[in-house]
Amino acid sequence: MTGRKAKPSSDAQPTLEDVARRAGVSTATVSRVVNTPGKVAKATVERVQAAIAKTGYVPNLLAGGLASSRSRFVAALVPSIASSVFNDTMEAMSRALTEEGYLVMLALLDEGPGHAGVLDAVLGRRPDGVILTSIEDDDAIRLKLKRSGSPIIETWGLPANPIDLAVGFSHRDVGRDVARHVKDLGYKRPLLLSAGMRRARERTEAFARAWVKLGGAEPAKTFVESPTRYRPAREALRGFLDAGGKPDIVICSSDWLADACVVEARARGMKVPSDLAVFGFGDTHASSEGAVPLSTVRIDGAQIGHAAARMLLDRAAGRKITDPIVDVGFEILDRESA
Amino acid sequence: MTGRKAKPSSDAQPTLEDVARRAGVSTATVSRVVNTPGKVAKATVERVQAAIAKTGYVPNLLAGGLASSRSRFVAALVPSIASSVFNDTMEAMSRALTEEGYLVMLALLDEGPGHAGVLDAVLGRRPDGVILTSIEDDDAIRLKLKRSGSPIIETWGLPANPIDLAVGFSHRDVGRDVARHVKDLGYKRPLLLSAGMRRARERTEAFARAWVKLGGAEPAKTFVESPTRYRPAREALRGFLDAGGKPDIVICSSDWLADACVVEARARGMKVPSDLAVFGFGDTHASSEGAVPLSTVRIDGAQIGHAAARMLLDRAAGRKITDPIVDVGFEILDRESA
DNA sequence: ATGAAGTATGCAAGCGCTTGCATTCCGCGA
DNA sequence: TCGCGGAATGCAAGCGCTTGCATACTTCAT
Repeated sequence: MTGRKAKPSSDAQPTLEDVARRAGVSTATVSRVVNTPGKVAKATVERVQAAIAKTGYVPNLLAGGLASSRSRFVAALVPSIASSVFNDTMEAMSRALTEEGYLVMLALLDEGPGHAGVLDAVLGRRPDGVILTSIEDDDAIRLKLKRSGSPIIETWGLPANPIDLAVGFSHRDVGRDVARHVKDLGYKRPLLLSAGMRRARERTEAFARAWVKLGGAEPAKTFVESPTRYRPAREALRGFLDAGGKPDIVICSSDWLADACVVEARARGMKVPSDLAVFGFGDTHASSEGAVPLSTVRIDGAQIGHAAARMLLDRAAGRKITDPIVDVGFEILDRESA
Repeated sequence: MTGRKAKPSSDAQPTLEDVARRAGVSTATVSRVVNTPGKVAKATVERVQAAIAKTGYVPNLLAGGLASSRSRFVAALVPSIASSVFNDTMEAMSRALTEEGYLVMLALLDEGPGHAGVLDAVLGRRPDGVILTSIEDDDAIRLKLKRSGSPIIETWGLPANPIDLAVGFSHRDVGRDVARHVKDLGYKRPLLLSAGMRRARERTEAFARAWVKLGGAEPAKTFVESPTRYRPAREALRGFLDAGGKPDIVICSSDWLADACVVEARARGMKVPSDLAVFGFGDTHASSEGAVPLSTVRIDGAQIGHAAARMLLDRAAGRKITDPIVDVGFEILDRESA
């Protein structure tokens, strides 16, 4: 190809000005066509859009964000993207916000050193909202978030002292209600199998408290490192059983763990739930579709996502948020494993 | 709190200038302290850093990116964040790039209308790199990506005609090798169970071609919608079996599907692998840890992530990339299910 | 002493947009 | 015919940084 016209510099991206020149209008008008076409005469809109198409112009959102101090993106900070319970939440939120012209982007915010750096990298982009999934305990970080000026939404938990906005449910209530439920079902010797994370621990402890209050003996507890890996969970259960433990039900802090327990129990010839019952948490897809449909706690992740999206949009529109803390609750599902 | 000093406007974020004034230097110097501390006298660095700490300054990366035309972030476009095989890749890449001061953010790029909008929203932020996981077939989009000026890396596949850079493996080779392997193992009547996605299809077709070439009869095929849900997979297998199909092995396009097949087979009293063997793809965590350790194809997702990160860094540093297409290969794992 | 060759810093011109305000152009009632 | 209000557009001043170049100050070898 020889190129008919000398282009400004074949490689650089076209700018507002290129489009404006081509359409014979000012850059202001092009900007309006892009952002508020209603304010521009119809014929002009068409001419400008043609120019945009012709040049392949893609607005530079860095410049736009700088000038308008609205970045039109929201950052979601997740502890891990692997088989996370937050997926439904993220997808729901992403869809809702995309419709309104926002971009949702996920960033990994895991423990340890990188932590603060990632946070600055996110906040430095002046997001129009940030969604937290893992509860942040570090006060310095909470302060930094609060000061950032962006709306902050904590999800999947209801912090006693929220940074800003929150939508989720009470992990304590879950623990307590599961304890009652299991008691009602007639089980006597629960084993708590829990990933060592903060929220799981909250549920576990609430279970134990409630259980004792209901007249049960202090329940046995085992911890595993990862909430999603099978092997450690199987080994934990195996260890407990081999050591002579005789639980009649194991309460798991996630459905993956519960699945692993079902596998382990069957591998040793125990029937689920008659020899050993299993109770999960989360109601992830696999839980109703595996070998034994899991009794578990259902959390409506998508609802959380929607609620969070709505809050953000309200904030953006300057609407007053009547209820900065939304409790979406949970539901105990009785299936076949307990 | 009454606030001892009148602040400029209590609510606005501190800027470079605020820090500069406080440290008694010019904004240029503060900028250097932040970005290239080596070029500034030690004493000055300390003074400026103190001022930064005092003010809680977080650099506005929109402004920085605009001025330097380096955004220091890379966008990863994923079709879904739910139980994706790409997780290892993303985590590895994210870790590698975070160390170099880049932020990796994931954006959902699913099919359908939103598509183009999301793409513009991403490209408009002028990423220093974009990672594609699902192969993009739409030529308009491929063109837009190519023209964006950002390095583009296609992963998990090796397109015949890459947009820019690529790191992955050949799905055809996988299909072919699995066919040979299964043939060598002595199986006669494979059933191909595949999620309807492009790459899965590629493997499936390559398997079928190779199988026929090896003297086998054209294999039976079944499709399911989702690569990660159990129920549809179980139903598909059940339907085939109920209709009188008599496969001796089912070749699945993902380990989740394979898991589901194991569950279904056992539920009907068939032993795995003697009555029905199962072959997976991906070697996700669950595959070696479930009820029956899965024979499968191992893909090193983390390696893909690392390679992609390296390419991006090379580009950023202006180093010449000697090999724009990296084949990381794959490995056939013989475990117990086949 | 003296000029060359660094260092350390400051100056100021942008980067590509948005937006308040000013200007121009209509149509229409008086 | 004239003036007025509103719609459509343009002008130009930033938004908060980066960075090439100029300036000022050191440090040394001569």
